[in-house]
Amino acid sequence: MERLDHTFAALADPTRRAILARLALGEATVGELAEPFEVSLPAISRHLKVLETADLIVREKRAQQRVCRLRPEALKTASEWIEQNRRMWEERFDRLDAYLRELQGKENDDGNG
Amino acid sequence: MERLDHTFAALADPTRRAILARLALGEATVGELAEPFEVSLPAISRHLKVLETADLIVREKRAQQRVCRLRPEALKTASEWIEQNRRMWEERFDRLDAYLRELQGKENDDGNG
DNA sequence: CTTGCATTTAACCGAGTGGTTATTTAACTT
DNA sequence: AAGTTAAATAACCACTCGGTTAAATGCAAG
Repeated sequence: MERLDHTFAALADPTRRAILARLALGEATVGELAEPFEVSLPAISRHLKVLETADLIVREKRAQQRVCRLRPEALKTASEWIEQNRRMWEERFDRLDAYLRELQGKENDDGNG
Repeated sequence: MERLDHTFAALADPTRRAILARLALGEATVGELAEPFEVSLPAISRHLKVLETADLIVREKRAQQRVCRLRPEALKTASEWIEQNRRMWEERFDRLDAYLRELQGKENDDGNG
């Protein structure tokens, strides 16, 4: 899965997660997004490009501004990967748990250990 | 959230995701994990360190081998972040959708665009 | 068509990453 | 104690990343 690379990599940066959080409150221009952060505008611009490449946002031209908006579908891919794995991992753990309990029981039965 | 950085960064690499997938089938030694991949053992060893730092796996000494096992809890943090955001983003979209539908209705009422 | 504003691109820097091979550490085996 | 095996660490390299400042682009407005 090629897109997961981009999605997870994009989410790994705290500034980018903060941008997404901000965007969850509503669309915003690049300048508005940059304002609360202590980094330069070009830095933000590149963060936005990363988010865009990961399909987490879209940038739309509006007059001389670029308005950014979230794209919820992208999170879905990542979410599905995680949830699927979480289920598998936990199943494994349940089986291990059951196995250990079974061992415990057998020990009590024939008294060797 | 400091841990999310590590978790997402760890998940961003396809080799590491493959290692996790392998591990979902059951615990394995470093050598066993390295085998299916075309990269050197030290490379795998470092991937494992990344996964360990992200709390996605634990490495346990067994004789002269290191056995790796998944830690499902770590995925939970990432999962929660994603799900929470997904909900928020989609709420926003629902509101936007409703708003657009409302506009549409008004247009039909008084006929101005 | 020049000025001004919003944003991107270019060029650069230091730190981090993922890979390599060679060496070291740790533990079992003889 | 010496040898063997499993894995980690060291040293190195190319590349990416996140940041900077300076220059270029796109668009609106005088």
